[in-house]
Amino acid sequence: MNVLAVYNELLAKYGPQGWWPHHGGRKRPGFDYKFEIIVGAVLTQNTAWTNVEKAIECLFKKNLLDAQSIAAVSIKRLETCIKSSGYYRQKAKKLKIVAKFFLENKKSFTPSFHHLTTLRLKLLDLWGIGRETADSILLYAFNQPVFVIDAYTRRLLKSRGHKKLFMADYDELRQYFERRLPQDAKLFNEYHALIVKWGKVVGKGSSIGCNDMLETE
DNA sequence: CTCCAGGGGGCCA
DNA sequence: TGGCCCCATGGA
Repeated sequence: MNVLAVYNELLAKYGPQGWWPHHGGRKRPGFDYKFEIIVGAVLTQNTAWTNVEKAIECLFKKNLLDAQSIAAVSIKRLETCIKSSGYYRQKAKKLKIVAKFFLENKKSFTPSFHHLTTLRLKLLDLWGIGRETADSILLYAFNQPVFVIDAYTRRLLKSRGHKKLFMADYDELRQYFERRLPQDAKLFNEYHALIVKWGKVVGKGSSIGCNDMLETE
């Protein structure tokens, strides 16, 4: 399928989704938005964003929304604060690991391609960071042109008749999109958000009927 | 009441 | 590798 055409179609239909950075329009001068986005990427694993926002708000109010604070706070306090995001025991552990990693590697974060692939592997090495979360961090926190694949992406492909791609391996699917698009982080950012939006609007039934093109407009 | 969100780890064949 | 099961809260 024409990957870029689908992007333009979704953008025209739903408009810019305004994901990271600055999700929700909250301005916080002096904050490291990179780390806040990383926290969001971990907390939103298999979890509705509304539940994540409550957790982030709690972290913000308790001055815990930075790597140093999360590394220092007790696991108990951290768990209590992020409880609304679900899997709070696992996610508290994940945040600790990510915070430690962030502090240790802060100075080596660079935009070069070599460092990008290295950083991706290092992220995947962390307990609790899988491919989708790693790529979300690279794209949304570090503004790198890495295409994020998720269940909605597969549903979209399936709804357009790409049954083979639907079954494809994560990295194969990621490269399918990356090879067919200009290497533009802003575009990747918006595209993934639009796919999620599309998935929410059409619902689960769309993957059976293949008729998301027929409705509306 | 059930279903499921902006997944990932562990285990087993 | 691929298929299960587990993790957990809150909104629909």
